[in-house]
Amino acid sequence: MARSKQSTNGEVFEKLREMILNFELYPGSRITETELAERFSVSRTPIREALQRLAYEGHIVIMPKQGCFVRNIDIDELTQHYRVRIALEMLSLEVACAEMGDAELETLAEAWDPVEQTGRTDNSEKMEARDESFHIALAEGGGNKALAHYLQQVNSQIRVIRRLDFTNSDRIDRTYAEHHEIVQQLLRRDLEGAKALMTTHITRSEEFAKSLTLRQLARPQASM
Amino acid sequence: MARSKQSTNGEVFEKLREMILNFELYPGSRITETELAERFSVSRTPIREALQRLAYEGHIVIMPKQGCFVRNIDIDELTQHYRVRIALEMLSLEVACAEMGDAELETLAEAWDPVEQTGRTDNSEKMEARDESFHIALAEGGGNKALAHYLQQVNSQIRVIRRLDFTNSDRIDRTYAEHHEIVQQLLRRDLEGAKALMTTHITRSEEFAKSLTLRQLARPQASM
DNA sequence: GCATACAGTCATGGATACAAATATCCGGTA
DNA sequence: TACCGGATATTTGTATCCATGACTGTATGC
Repeated sequence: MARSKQSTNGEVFEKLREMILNFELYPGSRITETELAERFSVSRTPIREALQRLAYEGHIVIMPKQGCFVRNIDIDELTQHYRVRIALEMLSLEVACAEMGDAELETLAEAWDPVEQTGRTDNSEKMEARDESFHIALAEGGGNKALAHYLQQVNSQIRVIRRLDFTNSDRIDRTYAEHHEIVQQLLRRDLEGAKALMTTHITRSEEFAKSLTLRQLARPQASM
Repeated sequence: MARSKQSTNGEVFEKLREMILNFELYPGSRITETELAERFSVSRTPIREALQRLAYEGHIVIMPKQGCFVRNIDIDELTQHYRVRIALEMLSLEVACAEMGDAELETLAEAWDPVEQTGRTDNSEKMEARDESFHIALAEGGGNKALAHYLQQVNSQIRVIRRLDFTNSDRIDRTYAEHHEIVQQLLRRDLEGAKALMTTHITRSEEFAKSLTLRQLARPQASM
């Protein structure tokens, strides 16, 4: 499913996604295949495949015979995705609480020790990836690969604003603290407690990211 | 996202999906682009795009430089998807209960009147589509398009076995009855009651479809 | 007799060439 | 001046061609 090949196709895909997520390709702007082809010095074939994947992940929309456009950021829509995310994360906690052993949870807790802050970085991109891995770990730890997959799908949708959450140092501190606490609740096998923490954890970062996004969108930028 | 274009690409995609869902392409069998190309009398290009989309939807797996294979049916994995589905449907009910008006719910109830049985058909393919539309209607009625989208994703994963649920006349009767009851609970704004009904509704069809699938898989079939 | 290496074949990945469709731009007309 | 229509140009969609990598089968050496 998630092919980790080193093909041209994959490289173009990664690169384009980064550009969209970093607002180098501004929402609403048009993308033409030939343009990208010469920009990356490849033929249109891998470009088209990359665009298909991007469309599938929802970063762009393809209008048949008309071209593709960078998806506009719609705060209402992102709210809907966050709503789905919370529902999935609740399920994550359920399976994690039921299936993960203490040892497994301990190592996860250590990885998010609020004083050690292992792997902390100011690179928001890296930090966001690390954050995602925490949430995925719960789903996979619970043995539900499908759940992890859907969670990643949601993540790819909200990543565009979620990333902004980690441009703030305080927010990173809070992330460590909250992740740690959630695992502590799981170790106590307090599912409801963990759910409550997770919900506020997600909601808080959602609010913060949204406000930052609005500011980001406020300052116009060249389309390419 | 869901492009409804009439292009060759799209036609091939639809056709291949049907073939996979109808076990004309047997799980595990290998698919070669050239073979499909001459079979459909088109070039490899649209075939490739269709295969990519099928891979995204999880119907086939593409092994780089090795070819693609019809995905094996893994009951454990389908169980995971069903678990996710239930979580999403619970959210559907929440948004539907909160947002849908009585009139809207009434028309939905009429569409699934257990005595009228509007739109009933013995075509399991059609019936399954109608069933899906009920569940999607709740998510969309609640105003959460994203949720509807994810629900459709899950549907495309479990469709391969879910369809078998509607090869049985009794199961169709039950579907009408249960759908009707769920809407009645929503009309009473009894969210918890609706959730309970929905959970058993889904679980029941899951169990039935699984047992039928195992039988279907038991009788081997030519790969193409 | 078995394992390894080499070569041949075949399928995918990418590039290029061609066709079809749409958007744009220009001029003419009311 | 505004609007309509056709020609042109650009862009997507499809077909074919070339190259690279993987599997298979055979032959040879141990």
